[in-house]
Amino acid sequence: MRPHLRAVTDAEGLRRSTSGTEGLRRANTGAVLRALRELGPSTRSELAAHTGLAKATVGAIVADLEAARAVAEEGSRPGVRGRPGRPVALRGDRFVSLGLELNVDYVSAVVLDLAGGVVSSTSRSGGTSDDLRDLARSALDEHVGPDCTLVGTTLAVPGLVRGDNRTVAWAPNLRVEWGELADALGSLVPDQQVEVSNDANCAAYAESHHGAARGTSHALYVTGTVGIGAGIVQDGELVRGGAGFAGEVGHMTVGDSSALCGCGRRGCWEAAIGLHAMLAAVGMPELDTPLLTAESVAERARTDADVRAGLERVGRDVGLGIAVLSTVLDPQVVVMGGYFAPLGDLVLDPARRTLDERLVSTAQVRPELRTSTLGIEAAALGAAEQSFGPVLAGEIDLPA
Amino acid sequence: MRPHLRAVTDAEGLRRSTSGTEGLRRANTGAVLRALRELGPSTRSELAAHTGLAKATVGAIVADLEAARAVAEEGSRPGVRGRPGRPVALRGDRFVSLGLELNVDYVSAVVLDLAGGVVSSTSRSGGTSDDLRDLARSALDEHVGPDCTLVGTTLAVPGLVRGDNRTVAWAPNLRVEWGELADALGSLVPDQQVEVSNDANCAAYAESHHGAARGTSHALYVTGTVGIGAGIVQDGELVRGGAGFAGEVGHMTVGDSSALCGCGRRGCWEAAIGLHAMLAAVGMPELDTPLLTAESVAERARTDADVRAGLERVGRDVGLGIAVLSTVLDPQVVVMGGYFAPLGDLVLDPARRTLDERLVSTAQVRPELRTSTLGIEAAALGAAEQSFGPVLAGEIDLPA
DNA sequence: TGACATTAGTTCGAGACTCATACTTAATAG
DNA sequence: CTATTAAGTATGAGTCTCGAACTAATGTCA
Repeated sequence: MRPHLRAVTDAEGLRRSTSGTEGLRRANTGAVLRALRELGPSTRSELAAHTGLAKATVGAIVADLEAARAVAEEGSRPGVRGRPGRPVALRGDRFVSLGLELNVDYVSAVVLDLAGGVVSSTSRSGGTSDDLRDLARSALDEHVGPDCTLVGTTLAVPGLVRGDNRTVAWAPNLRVEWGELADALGSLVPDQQVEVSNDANCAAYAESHHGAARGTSHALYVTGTVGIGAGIVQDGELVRGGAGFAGEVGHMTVGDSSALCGCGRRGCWEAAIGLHAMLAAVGMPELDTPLLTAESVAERARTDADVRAGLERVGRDVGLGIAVLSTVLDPQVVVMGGYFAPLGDLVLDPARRTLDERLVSTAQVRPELRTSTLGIEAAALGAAEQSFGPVLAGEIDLPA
Repeated sequence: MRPHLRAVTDAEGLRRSTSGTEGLRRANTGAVLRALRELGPSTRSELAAHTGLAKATVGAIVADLEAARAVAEEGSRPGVRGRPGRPVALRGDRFVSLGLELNVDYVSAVVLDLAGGVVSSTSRSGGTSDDLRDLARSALDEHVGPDCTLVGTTLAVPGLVRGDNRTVAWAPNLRVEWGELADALGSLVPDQQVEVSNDANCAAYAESHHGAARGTSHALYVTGTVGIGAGIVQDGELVRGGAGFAGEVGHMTVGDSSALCGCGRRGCWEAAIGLHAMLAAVGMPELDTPLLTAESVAERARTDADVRAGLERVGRDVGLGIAVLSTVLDPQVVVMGGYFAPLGDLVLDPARRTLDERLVSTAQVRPELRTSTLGIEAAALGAAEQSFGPVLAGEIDLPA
């Protein structure tokens, strides 16, 4: 009865030894890769200064990376006094990762390169294993050439994913035969494990690396569709919780609303700010997708004061929940995704006011509320980024 | 106007380089120390098996530790076939750390040794810099011999501590002249930095290393006195938040209670389950300290059904808040400290029932609710443990 | 125009470390 | 008393980082 998703081959050939000198080189290589991502094209001297490594060490590491064709030299930057540096840049055509999302009524695939560039980002409606496999297959076929190595694949799903990053504990909205899915993914990337991750966590990761929370180390991502989910980034890392279930904020009790939730309880945040609650507040019908629905609401709000008042009410409840989360987690930035993105300040302004009222002390700064700009492929993008995580952290080598 | 607490000398002579081979040795030494803490006295072979290091490497590291007198050999354990192993154990008389707590009406000091043993644990009433310095001075004088090195000192305070672990942003309950305090601590441990940390964070750290959450990696600690505070441990590390203010749960909005909080707002968790709210619920007066008060309430509850009913009401609100926190953070264990400890199941049983009602899904397991057993010195103990953190993590060397 | 200053990057040797292998040591089993 | 078993130690190879010396490439200024 437990859904179990695992790619066929359990090669696990990647050495993860951290104790020897090769682990040291791996860690330092990770530092160089991170520096290149952060700084962009840089000379060896700049890398040495930024990482704290000796120039000779950086030279050796860059030479290795160049041999692996992970980086390439760019034209020099003259102008200043002294010998001009020869910047090296991460190459986008040699290593990529694949991020997938399987949701209720759509599937997404993102191909991300080592430099952090989005090679391809596609979605289509549908929610079966076959839909996912087809989309992924064509993404790989079109954008992963013969000299391009797939570093890893991560799948985002709306549900509770266990701490092993492999198996799904609970995904009530997905009607998927897990064995079938495992087969589909196994045939897609033979000889590789597919990691699984929660969709909100993936989106949070994407926002903190590529989106509205870029550059901050502590971010909170809240997504709103029919349900409400959150992803927590602390110190650049996802907070997953003891069993991998952290961030399931939809059913936390917030405010004095006694609205009945789909889960049968009362007072859930979702019952106050979920898509259906929002639509009830503005008196409008649901359209094809949450995003389309929200866009039509935003459109109507321009002329209809009643709609604005309804969004104001929703916004206050949004602020109430974010106040609770901010008090607990102290994020620097809160990114609002899902249907909140099209509504923007219509919801966020009242939320900000509520937040100001509810924050603890004069010393605490209100976190910045921003809307997501990554669109529907946010989760798949974050999933792809997660596959690069261990490489950039210096925990595993780039594949041969 | 900003309270600023900093020990005088900024030696910072500790090398933290992680890139070279000596950083490697430091990391591996940390692994051996952690293994010794976890396993207790162990032979070199056992340490090699547990850490994954080669026997020769462990031999070299143990020899170094022995030379530094951080470990000592114990009598051999005969009985099995083959050459008997010679277990080494962490010594308790060579390296210690000092944990301090400065609270509104008491100060505490804990001396902790490298093996994790509590050398000394004392408290006294009072809340001035002088009280703290005197207590700390006598703890050091009595328990830190001439051949014993103080690895570090950490101070726990009830307030918001900035992310630098040095300065206090907001501590409304403390009436302390920060310059005076810095002077007092500077004279106490010249040539050393004193780290500062939030008291609930410290207590959470203590619970996860020595107390009711020992052995788990994801714990939540909630303390109740007049105010309510929390400390969050994820993956063995404290969650501090973007500015260092995570865990300030007292003023999160929970439940439908419209009780007025001391902060001027309504619906704060503290207004529902803080000491004063609890006393109002049971109709009893406040005694000298929260703990004494709670003990007298527990005593009365044995015979008085009205008191039990009042605690039941409080317990439900406790459960409501913990449900919110568990939904967000997914801890394995929730430890209840402060006035909750003496009341135990009188409060926790209704809390558990509420928790069962409010948890998200069938897949999610209810976290275990336990009472703290560490007593009033919990925060000071956790503070002391934090000073050992970087050593056990292999980030810094033991002092010479 | 040419010596000089300046900065980038490489070479090289020293030093530190881990590791596998072979060896020594110390116990039990029969 | 010998064989067996397991713990711990020496040894040498291999990898890595680092600082210093060195080479390289450019602008500056007399």
